[in-house]
Amino acid sequence: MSFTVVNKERVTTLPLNSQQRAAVQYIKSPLLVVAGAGSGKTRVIAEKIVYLIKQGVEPEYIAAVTFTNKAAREMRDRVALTLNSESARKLRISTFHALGLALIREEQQSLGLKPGFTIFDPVDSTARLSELLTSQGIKAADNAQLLHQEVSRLKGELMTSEDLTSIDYNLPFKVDMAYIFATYNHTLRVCNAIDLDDLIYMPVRLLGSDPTVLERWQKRIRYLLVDEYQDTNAMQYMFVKRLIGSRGCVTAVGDDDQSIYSWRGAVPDNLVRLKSDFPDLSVIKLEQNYRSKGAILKTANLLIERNSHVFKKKLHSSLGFGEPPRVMVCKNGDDESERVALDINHDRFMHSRRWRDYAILYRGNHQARPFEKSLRALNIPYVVSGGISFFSLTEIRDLMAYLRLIANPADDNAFLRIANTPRRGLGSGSLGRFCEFAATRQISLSDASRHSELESSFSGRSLKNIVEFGKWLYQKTLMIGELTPVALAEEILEDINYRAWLETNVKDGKQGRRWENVMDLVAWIGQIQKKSPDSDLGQVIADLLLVDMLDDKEDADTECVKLMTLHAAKGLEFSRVYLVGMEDGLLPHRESLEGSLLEEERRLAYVGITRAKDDLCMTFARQRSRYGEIEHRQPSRFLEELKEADLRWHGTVGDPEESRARGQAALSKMRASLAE
DNA sequence: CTTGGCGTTATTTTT
DNA sequence: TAACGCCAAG
Repeated sequence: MSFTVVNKERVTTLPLNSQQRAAVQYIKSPLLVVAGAGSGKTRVIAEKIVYLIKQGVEPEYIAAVTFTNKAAREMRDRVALTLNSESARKLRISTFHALGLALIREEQQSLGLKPGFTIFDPVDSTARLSELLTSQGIKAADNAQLLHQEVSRLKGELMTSEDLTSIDYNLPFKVDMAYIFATYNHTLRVCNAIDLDDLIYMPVRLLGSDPTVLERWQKRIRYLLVDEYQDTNAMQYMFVKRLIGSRGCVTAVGDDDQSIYSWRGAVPDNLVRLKSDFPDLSVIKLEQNYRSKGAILKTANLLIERNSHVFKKKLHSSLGFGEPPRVMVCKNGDDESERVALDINHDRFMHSRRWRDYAILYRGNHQARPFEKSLRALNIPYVVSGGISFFSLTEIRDLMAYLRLIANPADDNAFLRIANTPRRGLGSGSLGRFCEFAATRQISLSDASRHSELESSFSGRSLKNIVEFGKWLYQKTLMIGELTPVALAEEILEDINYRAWLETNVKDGKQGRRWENVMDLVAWIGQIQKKSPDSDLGQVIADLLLVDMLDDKEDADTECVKLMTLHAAKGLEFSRVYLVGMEDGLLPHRESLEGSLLEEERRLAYVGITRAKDDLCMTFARQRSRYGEIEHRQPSRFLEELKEADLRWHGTVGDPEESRARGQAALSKMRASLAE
């Protein structure tokens, strides 16, 4: 058996190692694959899918779930190399959420959802909760976000409002959580909407309560493969469990050492729990690493050994030992960023590498700043990944709200967002009264805008404005069947003159960018439309929400140094990695200095180290300014734990100068060569 | 509505 | 320190 590795530059065929082959061919009972970093788990899943098909399982009965679109895409690409496109298309390879959405769509009626239902994003959800809080006499402001996180967490633990009467919450204010939870969900129902958590929450509940549905889906999914199993929460685990039932047709792939999301509800113990839930579970470990040089792997192994383990494993590499990882001792934060920038500059020149070979990884986003400054100073191109999601951009949310409202007139959230954007002479005053008008009649805002009694409650301009908007809306709704989503979007933009509105109302100098974003969104709608021509507007919008459009943009292999958090780096690899801020208080983070929290910090460092293929450089600063104060810092305890690793320490004192000189030398050399 | 000033707050965030 | 969000006043 063989498989194909696609690398951007080369395509090679390597034989599967014996562990991988065993994992691929084992299908007689549930299987847990403990897949170390860089051990080729994506290949194994892809190859296993192919194997299943060869064993006679029809592709439409095979499902693979991941957490990110990117992972899903990679898997699909990998499978497509070996499989004909016909079979590849029939496979269900998707994120947990997209699988949930597929189920919800088919079971819409039993779930009480009407066609065109909306998915609320976290901002929508928070807005609704904020309103709820206000109605309870609690200052909403910051609290709404916290409350949303809490609600989200509770759904992730499959709670119902009945469960919530006697549980205490991590909130800085008192609420009747059972009431909030129930009312919030009710609000969603009234808007014919669900939230992101519902995408899994509802399917799990339905599978648990309706044997017919359960049977239907169990028939449909005859083999299930789960990626990043250590990141599943209670709800996702239950989803998997119910889909498999007693058939044992599952392969879960995960790595307890890369569990870094437990703060968000992930239960890495789900790996262990498989053992008790499926007594005939087999466990296969993938310990051969195809990514990093030996010295890097040795460092990683020495570090992670300190954690307690249920599944002991030790990665080994056959890529040669390589250079020992470096530790750069820096005077302060500025020194750290300058030296890293100089080092990258120097290294790239000396080894004629590309910028994209380098990554700077850190614990917290705020650490990016000084590095950006230093990189800019040397004219080094870079991208910072993470930060804002495409769907939090106001221009995107505006257009989405229009589309949502047209697809789903009950979506009051969307109505409120766009009623006065662009200006339609509907200020908060008249809108407020208008909401009351709708509330007393128990109808949606868009129904209210066409209500016969409007005239008796409103007068003059506001009446005219509301009626006009309502009419316009209604007309658009009639177009759903006539126009494609793209055409509809374009018509809306024209009707509301959005471009001009951006020009006159946005003065942040980014109007152009914003309009581009809008055009990108329209282009994306076009793509989704092309992929599934039968989808109606509501479906296209729902699909859109589950795709991360930034993902793709960043992926466009930009020739840049990459800056990102350790969390964002999971799953990626770079030739040369700078793991910066290796200080007690930063990594491990000051809030996570003991117990299981410390173990997670250690895993975070482990994830960082194992991103490196050829070269690793860890840095820390002896002092750093924090909130205006200059603080003395201790090197990370993780560095102490690496005493036995082959690390090369650089620049205890005074060496910044030496490094700078080295960098300058490289610079002038480069200039000389460019001049020729 | 927009602007400015002040007070608050500083981990990570796949969908 | 700096960045952001809220509120109040023009």
